[in-house]
Amino acid sequence: MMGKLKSIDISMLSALAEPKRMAIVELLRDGPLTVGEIAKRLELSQPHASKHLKVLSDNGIVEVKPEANRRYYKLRLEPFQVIEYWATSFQTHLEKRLDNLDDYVQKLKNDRKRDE
Amino acid sequence: MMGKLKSIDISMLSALAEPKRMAIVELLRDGPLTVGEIAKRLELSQPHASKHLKVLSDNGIVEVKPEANRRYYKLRLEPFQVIEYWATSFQTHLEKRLDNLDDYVQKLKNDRKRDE
DNA sequence: TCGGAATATAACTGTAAAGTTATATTCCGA
DNA sequence: TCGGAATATAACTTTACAGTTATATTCCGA
Repeated sequence: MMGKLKSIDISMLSALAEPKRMAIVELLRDGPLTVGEIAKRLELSQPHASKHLKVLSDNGIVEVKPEANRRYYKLRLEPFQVIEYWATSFQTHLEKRLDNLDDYVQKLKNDRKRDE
Repeated sequence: MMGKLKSIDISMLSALAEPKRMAIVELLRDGPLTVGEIAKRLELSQPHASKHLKVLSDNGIVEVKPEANRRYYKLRLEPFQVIEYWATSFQTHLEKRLDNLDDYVQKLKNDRKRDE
């Protein structure tokens, strides 16, 4: 009853919780891009872009599709599903607890009434 | 059509994307606790716990209820709603784009067929 | 096959944030 | 009203990571 919720992957969250990387993620919402394109649009140096993309890649947020000497990066859906599921169950858990608390308070009231 | 998605608050995400703070959040899932309780259960120094709680508090993840010289910290629901909404719309956006892509590919196929 | 474009990576620097130590504040009970 | 418990905060140290510079690798076209 009210079992342990699966914890979310902290490093995956940290990967997203960085302005430049979030900008990359938002950029990739509209479709895959090469490193160069990403760097140009966000005004990052190429190594800087590559570094951030590595972090995103290591955390399963993007995947790479090499094409000649270019590399197209695209978003993966899974991490967003995981985050949504996590946030949802978190709320459910909280709401359930608050309901239980209400029940508890109600029970106390009833007990008191019975004593009158 | 396919308008800009509201960005999520990066500092709110960062607040969650730290192991100790996530542990605090998970601890508070089951109900409000004082600073001392949190510090004891997670084996943090008291100032350390206070510092993390300040970050969580500044980002609207927890709220405080002072009671004598103790302070009860409890979770707020809103950030989790925001995160869920963000993750959901992100997926919707991605799936919509993929659908459009499918349409596009389909259109190409039809065009080709028409040419035969 | 040589030169340049696209990218990754190693090595470095600077800074922000985690974590600690010490101290101030507020509250209650003896 | 004094002492101790609970907490916040300032000042500090340390560590992790963002961002840069320089270089290596791979691929294509001339």
